[in-house]
Amino acid sequence: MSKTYSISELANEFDLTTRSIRFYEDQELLHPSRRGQTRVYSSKDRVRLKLTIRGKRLGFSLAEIRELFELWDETRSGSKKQLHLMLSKIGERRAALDQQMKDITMVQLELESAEIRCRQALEELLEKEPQEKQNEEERTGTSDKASAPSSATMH
Amino acid sequence: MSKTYSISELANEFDLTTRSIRFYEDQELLHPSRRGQTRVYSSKDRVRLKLTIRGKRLGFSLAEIRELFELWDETRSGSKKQLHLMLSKIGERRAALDQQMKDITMVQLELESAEIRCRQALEELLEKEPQEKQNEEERTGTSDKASAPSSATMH
DNA sequence: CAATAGCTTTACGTTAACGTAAGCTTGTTT
DNA sequence: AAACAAGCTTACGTTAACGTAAAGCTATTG
Repeated sequence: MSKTYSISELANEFDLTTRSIRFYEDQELLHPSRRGQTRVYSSKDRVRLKLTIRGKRLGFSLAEIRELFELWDETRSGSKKQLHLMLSKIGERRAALDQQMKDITMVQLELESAEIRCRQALEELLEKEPQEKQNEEERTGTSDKASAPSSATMH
Repeated sequence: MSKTYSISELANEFDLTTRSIRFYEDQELLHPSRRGQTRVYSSKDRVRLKLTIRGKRLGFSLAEIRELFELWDETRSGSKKQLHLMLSKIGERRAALDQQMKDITMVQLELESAEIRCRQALEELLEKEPQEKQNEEERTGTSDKASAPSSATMH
């Protein structure tokens, strides 16, 4: 018996609301089984949820994500036509992602140079105005909290 | 006198509607000047529009993009506090973009393996069913159209 | 000079992706 | 037994990012 999950377990793990998860089901991104009226999520469902979140972070609409899921499911028993369709869709996605990669690189460069200019401006400020009796210590980065748990695997 | 643009010139160049461009102005992403009541866009405006589009492709909201523009404008005459704020915002953005890069890499890998499986399934189909008088030539990848317009505005 | 083309404003409509609230069931705890 | 926690359904509300008229100004063109 492979592991199953409740809706709130998944909600906690991925930092979503249960509403969102139910909504994704409504949009046919998830198909959990039921024990009574209660939803039971398999690890396959969990993977789908993870993929959904990733897709969203990349700007895909839920409809697009669903389309990919469906195509992929149909691909197992796919006809020649189906397979070609799938290949074409995959091609589209890969091209879009390539474009996004380029976009990110460009924006990263711009942000980087912006950061440099910021730091230079700060240095100039500190040279012209070196007398500051204020606490210069609040910037020493003595944060005790380790980097945020981001994707907490705890439960 | 550096070049200027009309609203429809920009709309054509970037494949937007004039409505969108006016909307971006409404959201204070653009600040074109006027000749009479007609909008006149400078090349600085054009750059902003380009950046806006890039930001959108990366999933930034118009509000976030505006925030970055404003911060950047204020940075020139920025106080120490302003500069630190800007640096922090830049940091956030860079972190988000790093995450996106990872996401893209993951999804690219998944798409790639999906594509491979598709091609294998196709080959198996063709081995079992080798008699097909149809044109096997339509897949030779002689696409003249450059990579699809990516920005999936179609419906 | 009337029409066409391109620009404008104002304003209501639409879609996606949830938020939020109300009211009901079911199991567990006090 | 009463109360609480977790889950459920139904349904209306909200925000972002435009779409889509409607109605009017203005310049050139047949």
